[in-house]
Amino acid sequence: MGAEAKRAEEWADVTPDAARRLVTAAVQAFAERGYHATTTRDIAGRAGMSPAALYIHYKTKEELLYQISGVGHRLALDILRRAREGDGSPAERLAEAVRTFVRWHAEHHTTARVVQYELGALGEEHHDEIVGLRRDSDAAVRAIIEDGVATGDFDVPDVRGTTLAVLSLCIDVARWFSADGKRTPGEVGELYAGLVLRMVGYAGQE
Amino acid sequence: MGAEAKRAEEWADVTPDAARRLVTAAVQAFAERGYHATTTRDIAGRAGMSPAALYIHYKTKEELLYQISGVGHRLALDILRRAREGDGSPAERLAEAVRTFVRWHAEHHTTARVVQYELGALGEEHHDEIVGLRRDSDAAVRAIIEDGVATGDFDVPDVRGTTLAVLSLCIDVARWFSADGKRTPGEVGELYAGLVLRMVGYAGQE
DNA sequence: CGCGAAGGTGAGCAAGCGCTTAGGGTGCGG
DNA sequence: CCGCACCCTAAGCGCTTGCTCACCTTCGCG
Repeated sequence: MGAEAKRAEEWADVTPDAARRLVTAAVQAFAERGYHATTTRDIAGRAGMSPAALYIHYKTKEELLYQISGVGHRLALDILRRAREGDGSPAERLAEAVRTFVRWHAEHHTTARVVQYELGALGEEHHDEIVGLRRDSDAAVRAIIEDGVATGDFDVPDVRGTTLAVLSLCIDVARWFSADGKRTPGEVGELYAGLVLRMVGYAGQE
Repeated sequence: MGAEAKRAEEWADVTPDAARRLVTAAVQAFAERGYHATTTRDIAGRAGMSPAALYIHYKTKEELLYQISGVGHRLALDILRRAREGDGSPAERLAEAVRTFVRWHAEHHTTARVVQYELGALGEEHHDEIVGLRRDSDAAVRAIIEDGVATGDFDVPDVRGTTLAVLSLCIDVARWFSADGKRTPGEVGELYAGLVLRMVGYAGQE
């Protein structure tokens, strides 16, 4: 599947077609240059429209960012929630969480870059809502680690700090990952899952 | 030492006084809002000058960012080089590298945020130069890890990938660290040093 | 066919941007 | 005391920005 097809699928439930084209164009532009350095003319141009057409579908440029950030954060949270609620040992669930979370950040690194590094550009209300979703993500990972500590599989002196570090490590993949690097998203996910199991002091076979 | 005094000391070798005031003002503004969202009027205002005064000391706004980025990267590289060339076992040197590198990112999180997350705003030439410094940082950390693998103290299947992950973990501290959080820079450094030793499979007493 | 809703355009407004220019203190060597 | 180098300001230039407005097309439906 080509990069363009993947982008289209990712935003499949944004309708109508013109709005979706605007979102995908905005994601690319924001990821390349950052929110503030991107102009509405650039977004509209990439979507094949005049600058004015943008405002038929979105009230402001910030609302476009909010849409992207909202969808992205809910997707990321879903990944972590599914891993937490899965069956298997804490180690298996933590590894699965990291594997899929990291793979998403690598595979959709353009979207992820916007989602993770442009929240400061959101308006106050939108920002607060997104921060809530981020707290939920933190809680999901922390729950898995706490499970592992309870069963004695993990050895973690500072659960909150370690949770923070694990999430931070995974999120930062969006910053450095490049599609033309030598690692595939799957390989990075696998590498990171192993590293995180070590961070929580899991002594099982690797 | 107050936050302001610490900022002044950090940029002590930028002269004359007016230029230093501009740099510290720019660091604060860039860290709060990002490079592109910051205006030259804002920077000059924080430094207590008229907008035109900025251009007596710096040719462009980008040159200010370049100055900040250059000084910051050289400082970070120094920290890692000193740790690599220090004496002690690989584990001690790696722990020291992470401890001081992380503490710097937490203590100077405003500067670090600009240094680590605004390089995309640099002009092409400046960008290339800074990327060179970052490669050197990577090499310094990798050297310590390779030492540990050679002595058998570390167990690292993928040295390049693990180096990348360790640096990524430390750098991202600049994004989430807040001065009014409950952890001190020293505590975060200590926590992270322990986590990194686990990541490289160090089995020594912790 | 007539018509209204939906989705688009070209032109352009007010505001704010990075940066320049002409000129005004201020202090220091001769 | 002069003159000059240095640092600074007020004003503003040319341009780009986010966004609006008057108007045009396309199309499903009675």
